[in-house]
Amino acid sequence: MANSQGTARYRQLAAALRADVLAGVYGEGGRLPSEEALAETHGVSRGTVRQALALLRAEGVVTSRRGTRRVVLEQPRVQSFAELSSFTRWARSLGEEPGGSVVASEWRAADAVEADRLRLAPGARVLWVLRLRTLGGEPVMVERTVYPEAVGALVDSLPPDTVSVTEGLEAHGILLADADHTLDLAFADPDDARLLTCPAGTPLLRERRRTSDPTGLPVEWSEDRYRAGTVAFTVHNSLASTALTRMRDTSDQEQSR
Amino acid sequence: MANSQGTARYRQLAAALRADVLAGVYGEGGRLPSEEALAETHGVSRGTVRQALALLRAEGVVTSRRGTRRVVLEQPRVQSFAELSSFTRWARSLGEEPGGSVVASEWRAADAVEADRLRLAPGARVLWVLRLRTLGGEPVMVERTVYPEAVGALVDSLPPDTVSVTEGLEAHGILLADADHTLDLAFADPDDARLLTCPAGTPLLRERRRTSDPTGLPVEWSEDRYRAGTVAFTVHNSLASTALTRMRDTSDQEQSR
DNA sequence: AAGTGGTCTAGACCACGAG
DNA sequence: TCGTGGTCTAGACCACTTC
Repeated sequence: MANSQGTARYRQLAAALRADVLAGVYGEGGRLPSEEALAETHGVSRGTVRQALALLRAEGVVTSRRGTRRVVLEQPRVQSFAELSSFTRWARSLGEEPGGSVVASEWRAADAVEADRLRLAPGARVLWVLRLRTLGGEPVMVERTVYPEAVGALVDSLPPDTVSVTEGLEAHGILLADADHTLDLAFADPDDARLLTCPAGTPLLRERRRTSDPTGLPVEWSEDRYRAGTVAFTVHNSLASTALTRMRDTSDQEQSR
Repeated sequence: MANSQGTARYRQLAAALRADVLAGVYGEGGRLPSEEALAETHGVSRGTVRQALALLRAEGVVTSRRGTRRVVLEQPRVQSFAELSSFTRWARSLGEEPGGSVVASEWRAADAVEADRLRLAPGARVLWVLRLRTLGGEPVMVERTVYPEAVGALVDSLPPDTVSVTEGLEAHGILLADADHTLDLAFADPDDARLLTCPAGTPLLRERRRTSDPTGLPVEWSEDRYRAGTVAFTVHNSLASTALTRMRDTSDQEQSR
């Protein structure tokens, strides 16, 4: 039987189990009931239980090994994809007050890197936006985002004081489904320095991100630069599911922008 | 029917499909055959096909949407967990020549942070090791690793010129299954500066990592500092599987070591 | 309306861990 | 040896996309 509306059974179950784990019902290092038992308790088949547990496994909430009950891992800080893709939602989930303002915005031709990342022809019309992001009033990040023409038109039509662009896009039916992030170091250029109120040349944590919609079509390509000490990125990976990659840096250093 | 020995059918299938995709059989943006068709072609059930496709989905190789065939995403650079957990294997997979040497090593009492990360009592005996890692002879990373007593004993018994500690541990039956990584910025202390031949205070990309065995028992806690421009970390995440987390930096800055 | 992926079930056998 | 998770099957219905 499938679900009638929004949330699948296995997601509900995963949420329930996650809550139990976080509430310490099994204790750190404790053992979950067997799949069989969970199936019985929750009135679903073992297959559905396994789907739920696979989620928790990927999140690093529990282990899994043949022959042994699943063990509770360290309390994880799990964030939803939505919170990851949106600075605003992330900040809110932390209880911080997000702020943001558009510093500059212009239509222009995509350079080689941008065209490649957005899967457009070189020279295609794109909207480039420079934003300053704040947390509790403090400037923490400079964001340079490029949108393909269709998306850019929507972004351009949003009120200039829109805090969450993501939510603005969603309201127009543009959903985000996939993101690739690359993390490394960069140094503050004059714009960064001015906006973040730090000397030029200050080292910053750089996140370059390409986000796509459910079709696989790129929706944005962004380079975000965080002041040191304001954020850290964490990744969980396991034999079962690998999402992190470490790569040799062949960076098209600064000159590309 | 289960498999008789090592590799599950769905993993073989995933590997085959991944190879096809990378070989450009479907073309970027192309569409995969339907699950039904794949099941038929490969002589397995739809369930098995779906397991294989779930792997590729998590890797960011293909999309998936109800109602439409799966679409090939950008060529991904997928790394195995083994390559992520071992500097040596990572380097080899890139065709680079990894090097490494133990600079210092000592048994000592775990400080608060170390005990917490390794899930030990404060003051427990741990082995602390300082290593310099090189790539093609160039120093690229300084690694400070702490091992719980049992693991440390093994590490201590390895020949001092052992290039891959991970492989040494595996030879003794210690397997790695899970890792949590935290990425942010740090600044070179005098040791870093000397080893990496850069001025003290140079910004470095810092990776703090806790690796666990299949039981969930922490095996190592490490702080690695990379010279800027030598590596970048990439993460893929999606609505389906989220592994990346962005968190507020509450760093126990430098003084903890 | 037809095709496709998403969800769910019920049952089977296997491989591994622990007693 | 027994309990547990890992793998696989066969079939069902649903929700969404596309025509």
